[in-house]
Amino acid sequence: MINRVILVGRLTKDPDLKYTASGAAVARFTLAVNRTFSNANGEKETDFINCTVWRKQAENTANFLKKGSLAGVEGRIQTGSYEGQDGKRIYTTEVVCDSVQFLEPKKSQQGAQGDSSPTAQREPNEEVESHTGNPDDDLPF
Amino acid sequence: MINRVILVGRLTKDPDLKYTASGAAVARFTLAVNRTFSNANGEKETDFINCTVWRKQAENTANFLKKGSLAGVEGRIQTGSYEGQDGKRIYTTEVVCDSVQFLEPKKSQQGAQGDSSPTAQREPNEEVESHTGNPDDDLPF
Amino acid sequence: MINRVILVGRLTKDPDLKYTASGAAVARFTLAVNRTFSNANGEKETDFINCTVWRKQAENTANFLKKGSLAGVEGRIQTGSYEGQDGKRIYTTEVVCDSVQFLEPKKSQQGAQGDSSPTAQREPNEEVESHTGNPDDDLPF
Amino acid sequence: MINRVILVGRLTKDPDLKYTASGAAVARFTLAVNRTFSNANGEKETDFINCTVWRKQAENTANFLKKGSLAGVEGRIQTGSYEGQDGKRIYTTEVVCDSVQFLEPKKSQQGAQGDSSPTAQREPNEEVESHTGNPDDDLPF
DNA sequence: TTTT
DNA sequence: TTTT
Repeated sequence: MINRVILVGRLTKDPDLKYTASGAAVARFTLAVNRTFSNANGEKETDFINCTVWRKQAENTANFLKKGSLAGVEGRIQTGSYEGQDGKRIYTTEVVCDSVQFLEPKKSQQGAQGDSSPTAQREPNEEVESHTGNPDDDLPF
Repeated sequence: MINRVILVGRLTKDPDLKYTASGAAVARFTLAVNRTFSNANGEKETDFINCTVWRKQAENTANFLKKGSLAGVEGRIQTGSYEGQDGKRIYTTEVVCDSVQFLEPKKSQQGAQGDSSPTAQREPNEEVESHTGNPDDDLPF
Repeated sequence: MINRVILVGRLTKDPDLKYTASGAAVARFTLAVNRTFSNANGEKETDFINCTVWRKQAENTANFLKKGSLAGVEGRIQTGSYEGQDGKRIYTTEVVCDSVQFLEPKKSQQGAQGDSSPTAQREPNEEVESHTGNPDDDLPF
Repeated sequence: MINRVILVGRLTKDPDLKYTASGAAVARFTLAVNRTFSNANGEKETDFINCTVWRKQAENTANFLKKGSLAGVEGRIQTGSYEGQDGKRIYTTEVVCDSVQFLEPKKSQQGAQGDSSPTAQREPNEEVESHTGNPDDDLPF
């Protein structure tokens, strides 16, 4: 069974960071992904995809991404449901991310034009990544 | 912007085939994708992901896949919304498939054991694929 | 930066399992992935893609997959190079797998027909998966 | 059978555009994709992945991407081989792209700093995409 | 060096 | 033969 999603899009808002009872960080955000083709009426539509990240990555996401940031995401689709106030069952779909990538340019030696708010200036380590990673590299072949 | 989904799972029901006013075939089905890891309570959970395919592929899907079939799917996440009966807005998420693959074994020279219903016996062309495909192959390098 | 590969295909041979000096298991195998469209001459071609898995997954792969097995794989493309015997540099490309999935049917209560060799009978736990997995599930929303 | 690759990385050089005998455009380029984790020696490595695009997309790629451009790519792994000058068989692996996305920021109202060469200023239509696309949208549900 |  |  395979369940894999890759997205590149822009955050519709600043990420929302919370902590579970047991202390695990979770960040939620929505990615706006513009479709590449116009629909029958010639309009370009956009998909708004809810994303969740956990732990370290959640904190990095909250620190380095904000409304409008271009981000790349890898994860899986997770479905669920809950009881609405009217007793109706509401079905949910979200992307649980294994990795979140910061795709903005460094916009390094910029002068004072525009967005130079302190929060925007924090230096991302250029990736907000986690993953298990590749093991020892002494090759046996 | 990138929006790509790859799934392998089993159909929860026979696909539902319809035709639009303009005559385009659409098939809808749900894929059950078992998660690979158990949750905190040691239970294996499953995601139920709604999928849509169009045209030729829709018809192939309806002809060759049925409840329980193992299928591989490539597509993109599409979100939308509609007004519920109570006036509340309901948000939807589905995977619009570019390609649907039949992953069952041919179960070729089987005797009469089990599912040998006429519909199950129709010979899939081994793929229910579409895509644009790669062009001429006279190589310029 | 994103580098993601998903494959479903058949092993061209039994996997080759080795151990590094430091004791880490590595399995190598080639996946034959049939293209979905015929080329200009009407022939169906196949891509032969070299794959590598590490550690626990390597051992599972070696135990449960064999020549001809249908497998699903997720990973990343890794490139490298080495000096050929003639001093020429040889460039290599392989898929380093994060996860390897066994996609064969259970072929459960079969009688004695065909492949019932002891090695083929070992019961795979139906997935040969690893990954980091999703953390605690006490939801903070 | 599934064969899907998604990459985000930077072009190591300007794309190389050619035409086949039958007049089809083909562009080739290499994507440098930095790995997200350092290796055992604490170095960040990079994979250099050869990519090919055809037709319209090839021309768009040649027009809008250049050395250093950040690009997102979707495609499939294609393997092949040819006879080396010494008669040895050389095996090749490349990514044949269905779509190439321009991920650079618009770098809109910039003054005259740096790269304002006429070629760099051409306005990409913000995507260099193709794909089959989604069909009529009169919904049958 | 290639699988069903 | 490699990019920021």
